[in-house]
Amino acid sequence: MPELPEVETVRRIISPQIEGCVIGAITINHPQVIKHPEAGVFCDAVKGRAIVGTDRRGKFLKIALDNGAVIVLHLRMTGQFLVTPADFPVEKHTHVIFQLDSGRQLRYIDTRRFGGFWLIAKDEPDDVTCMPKLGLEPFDPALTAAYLQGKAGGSRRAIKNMLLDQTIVTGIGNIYSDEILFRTKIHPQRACRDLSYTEWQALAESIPCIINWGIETNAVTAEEHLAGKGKKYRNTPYLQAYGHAGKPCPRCDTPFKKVSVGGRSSCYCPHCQGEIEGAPAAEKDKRKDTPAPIKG
DNA sequence: CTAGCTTCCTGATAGC
DNA sequence: TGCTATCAGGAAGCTA
Repeated sequence: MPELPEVETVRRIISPQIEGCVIGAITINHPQVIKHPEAGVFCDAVKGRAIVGTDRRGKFLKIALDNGAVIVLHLRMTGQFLVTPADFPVEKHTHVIFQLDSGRQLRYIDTRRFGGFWLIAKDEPDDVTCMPKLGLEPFDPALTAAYLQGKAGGSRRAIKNMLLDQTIVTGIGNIYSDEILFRTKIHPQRACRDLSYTEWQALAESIPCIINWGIETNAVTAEEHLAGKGKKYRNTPYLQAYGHAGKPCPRCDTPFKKVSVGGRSSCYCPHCQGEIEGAPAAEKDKRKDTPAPIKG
């Protein structure tokens, strides 16, 4: 589920509750969520270690241990990370439980099981996660119009896809890319190489702005997070564009439209963000008239 | 280089 | 009520 703001929110909630704690018994109900090393090895290496701090890189959460190793976690679509009392009811799809010496538990819950854990030992090269390939953090001062234009300015790719490309700027997902494009008044299907320098500037400025807004709007207390079972910290009620197909634009009242860009749905205001010349609508009525060609 | 497809999974929802 | 199809906030891997 989460994009950078949600991951950062979770980090801020759990961090003070786990820092300084020693990890005791570990229950793994679904070994596949341990991506590296093998689940048994992971447990042996983590058990007995103290947690010294947390960090975040893009949408990855990092938990630093006292021996220099780092637990890396990605929540993907439906992952939840929750600190609970030991007797807190166990949610369905709870795959990993870390017992802490505080008496509480750190639990990983993930309906679709796309997310997972890696353990990177001290001095072990991190070639098992994609973190080494990640691009700039949204708040990195190096994130400028020139950087973006240099990375993607010559590309025919849709700007929406560029925003979702974690190797350019990391942390943006489908929600915040729609918000960023709405704010900057850029149509999601515009080709990167057709953007003006002014538009790249608007993007460079809006990316940290929107992401920071997302983090601040998400803020909930640890108690609220627990009460919501790790789910209710998202700012969907405050979003301006994402998921608003058919609803009026907050700026001009024109109904938002929905298009598919690179397999992801995207909402935009046809007045504020314009329409794409030459390749409009078309998309609308693809019925089953034309049977898919049989391949193979 | 790039668009498009598949894959990892379960669940909510819309339509019949 | 139940069935089926579609879609979901992520991302890697593969093909053409």
